[in-house]
Amino acid sequence: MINLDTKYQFQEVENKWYSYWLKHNFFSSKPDHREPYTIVIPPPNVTGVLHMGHMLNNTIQDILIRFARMHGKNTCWVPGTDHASIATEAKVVAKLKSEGIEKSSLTREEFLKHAWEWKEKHGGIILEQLKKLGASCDWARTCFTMDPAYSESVIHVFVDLYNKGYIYKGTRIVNWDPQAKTALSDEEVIYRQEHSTLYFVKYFIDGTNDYIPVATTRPETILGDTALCVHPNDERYKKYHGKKVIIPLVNRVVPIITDEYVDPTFGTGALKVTPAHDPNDYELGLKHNLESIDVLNDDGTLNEHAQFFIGKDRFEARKLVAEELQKQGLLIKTEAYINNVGYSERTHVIIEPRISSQWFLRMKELAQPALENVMNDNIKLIPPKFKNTYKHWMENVKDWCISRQLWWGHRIPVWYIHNNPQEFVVAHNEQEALEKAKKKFPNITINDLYQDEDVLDTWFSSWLWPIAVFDGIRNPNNPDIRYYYPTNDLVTAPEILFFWVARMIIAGYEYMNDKPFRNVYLTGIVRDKIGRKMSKSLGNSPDPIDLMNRYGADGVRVGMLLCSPAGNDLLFDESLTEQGRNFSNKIWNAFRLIKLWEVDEHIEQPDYCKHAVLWFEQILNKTIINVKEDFEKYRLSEALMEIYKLFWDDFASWYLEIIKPPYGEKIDKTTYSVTLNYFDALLRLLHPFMPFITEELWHQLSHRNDGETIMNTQYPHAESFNQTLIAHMDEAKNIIAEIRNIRSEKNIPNKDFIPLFINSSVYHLNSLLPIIKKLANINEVAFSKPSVLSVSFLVGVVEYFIPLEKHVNIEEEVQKIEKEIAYYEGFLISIEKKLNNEQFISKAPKTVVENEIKKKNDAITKIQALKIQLEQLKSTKSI
RNA sequence: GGGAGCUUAGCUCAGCUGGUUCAGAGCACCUGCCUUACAAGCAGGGGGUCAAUGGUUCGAAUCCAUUAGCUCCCA
Repeated sequence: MINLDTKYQFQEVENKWYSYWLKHNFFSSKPDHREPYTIVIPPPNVTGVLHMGHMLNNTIQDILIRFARMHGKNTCWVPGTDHASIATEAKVVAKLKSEGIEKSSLTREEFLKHAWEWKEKHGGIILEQLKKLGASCDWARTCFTMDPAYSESVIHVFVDLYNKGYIYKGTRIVNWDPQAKTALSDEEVIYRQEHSTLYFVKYFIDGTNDYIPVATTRPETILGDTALCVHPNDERYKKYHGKKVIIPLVNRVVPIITDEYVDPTFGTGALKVTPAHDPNDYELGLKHNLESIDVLNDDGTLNEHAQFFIGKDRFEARKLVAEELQKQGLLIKTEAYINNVGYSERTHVIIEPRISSQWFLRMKELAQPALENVMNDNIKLIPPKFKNTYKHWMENVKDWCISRQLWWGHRIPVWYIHNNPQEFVVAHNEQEALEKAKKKFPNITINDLYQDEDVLDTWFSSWLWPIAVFDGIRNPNNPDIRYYYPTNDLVTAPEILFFWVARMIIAGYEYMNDKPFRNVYLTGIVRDKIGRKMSKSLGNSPDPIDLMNRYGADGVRVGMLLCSPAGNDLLFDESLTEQGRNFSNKIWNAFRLIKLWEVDEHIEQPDYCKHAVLWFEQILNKTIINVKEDFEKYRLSEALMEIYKLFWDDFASWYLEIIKPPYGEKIDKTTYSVTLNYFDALLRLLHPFMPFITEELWHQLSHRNDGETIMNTQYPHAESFNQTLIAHMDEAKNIIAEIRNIRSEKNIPNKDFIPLFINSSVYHLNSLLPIIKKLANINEVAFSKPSVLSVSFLVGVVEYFIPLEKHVNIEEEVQKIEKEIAYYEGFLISIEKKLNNEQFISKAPKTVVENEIKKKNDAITKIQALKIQLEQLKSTKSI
């Protein structure tokens, strides 16, 4: 028996249908004759848990997939996870530490064993959570970036790009994370404005008592200074050109160099040069052949090159150096200063620019097709405003540092020979490495080879995602990759446009000679009610699972979407999911109403039903057409809002109220069956947004066989609609609202019948009168003016009267009408002004002018009618 | 410092090619209703100098310029 509780109980419903969908393999996809529609999921971190960003992102993907499925496409949504080397390794290190185990006490193999155990235990929780959301992924295709096949693809790409000459080993200044002890890419550094101190320090000219003042925010790096630099045209320092200065504390004698790079207006106009600890100084060092002295260890403490404060942390050393400068009288003054400080995205410690030996990928040439094909819209970014940013980035692309000093990840396939960093081979595996090495050193054995310790940047594997999930790197001609590639839509956050999206495009053109996807839908960032980014540390992020438990997955999906225009951030508030839940409840109760009606086959269809049915068909078709357009433009929130209003306002508040049989009576068969069809269409329209409740009610609506599902039905389609019918119904709605308003003002109970007078000889809304009569509770309609005192109103150019002798307050009515006359007269004046303007008549298009004339005539008609009414009221009064 | 974008009702946002879809939607708010689907509801209602100024035009929320405020990206 059907559960007809007045509240929709989503809990059992949602679990029941997800199992049903899985049992019948509705999500699985194999290449066939149909057109494919493919999305690859942006793989979340393997150890991650679901947050609101994922909720938004995956709701959108599921909507797109379900919409495509209902359009007969062979839909394939590939799920998976990313190994996320830094994030995961940091978590494993922290977990081991809590057990008293230091990473440094473990061998690489031991550590990786722990890491894999962690992955097996915590990995993929997030995918399970996505099921609760209703995500219709093809789970059999679940992919992990460190699966054996995937890893092979990554290594293959490294070897291939090396052989093509794109990968090289270089010594560069890189962003060093002293906690994770690894290099980071520029994109993994977050800059924040901070208050800091600018120290003014004396640098004495060698052999004199003269000094040049130098301003620095990092006095501890003084210990690694190897030059002083001034602008060549700076008059203050011209006399020192060619001389040498003595570095404070360490007393090293270094040259004074000149370079236009120096900004004479900043600080004192003199720049201390520390090539080992500042990217700009590094460039200067290369240019001027300066020595480079690295004074830091990899954990951010000072090393023996610093000479002082060896072993002290960099920030402590800063204080100590400043104190020592003060003591020696070398510190002139300090000033407060605001500068940008780089932080590690993962460990949140301050980044240290550091010289190190890393692997790089040359980007300029590879990026070319990726730039072109976005600029010419071969790949569309949605919204297109991101094209500018994309262009700027791709035109200034720098070589990509792809090595990371970590263990969790794809180990770099480089084998050094006899521990010589200059002598190495690049190979797919150890065996091949040995063969290659033997060509150089015939007597070599496996023990003479030593594999590079580093792993590859995580993005160096995820940039292959749309290809590698279909095994297209290793088997470029396999049926899957040929069928599913290029994929259709990618849904992701704008913050990883360069990290990930741009690089996938690059890899796509390099390895498939084609784009990886046609459209990139960039979602906004989910923020809280007052605009702060949701984060664990702020504690302002609701737990999605908890939300779904309280409001239902459908409710949360609706809530997320109601406020998420593409590319704009959305300010999430729990009240939105409440709105989503309330909508579920509305749908449920509308269903209950219909289901509780009893049909009498002998009743003829009443007139009000006939016209309601006709009208609803128009508004339904109109919405279907609008929704289609919205989807084409990826305006999913608007599509949902269209359907929401169609269901709540047009269907529930108007249509059902019109056709609802009077108390105790039954409904005619024709209206009932049409209504069931309408409800069915509404469910199908809603299904991509609210998969669970629509599946449930679709099954309750009529008998379905096992294996049937709403997700495999056709999405409603419409070609046209009758706008006049809709406009007429809008007019009828206004009339009904006016009458209801009069009832409430005059305290006339809804159940009391009243008559309606219409001052019109050829009335255009005759067919809608049965509806007006029913909803406004009118007992008779007369086409004339009433002879007794009445309240009147205008809809369009037609006057309506409700005779209400004792209820009418003449004074009030006179005032109301005078106000209306004044309004229309003002309106008339402005139109006449326009029409008397010759420029307007001659320059504006004909249709616009005609329209103005019509407006003018309508206004005159209305004013005349109102004036007559006014006269009559006044004469009544004088009697 | 360089670049991009935004500013419309209390909040979140639509508003496409300048003109009847032009000042809109949802939520929130106010008033009255526990009316026989739904109070997670029903009926009705109020609310905006379209950031400011100037320009183009017969006509500007819409196009141009300047200013202010906010956001993001890059250095």
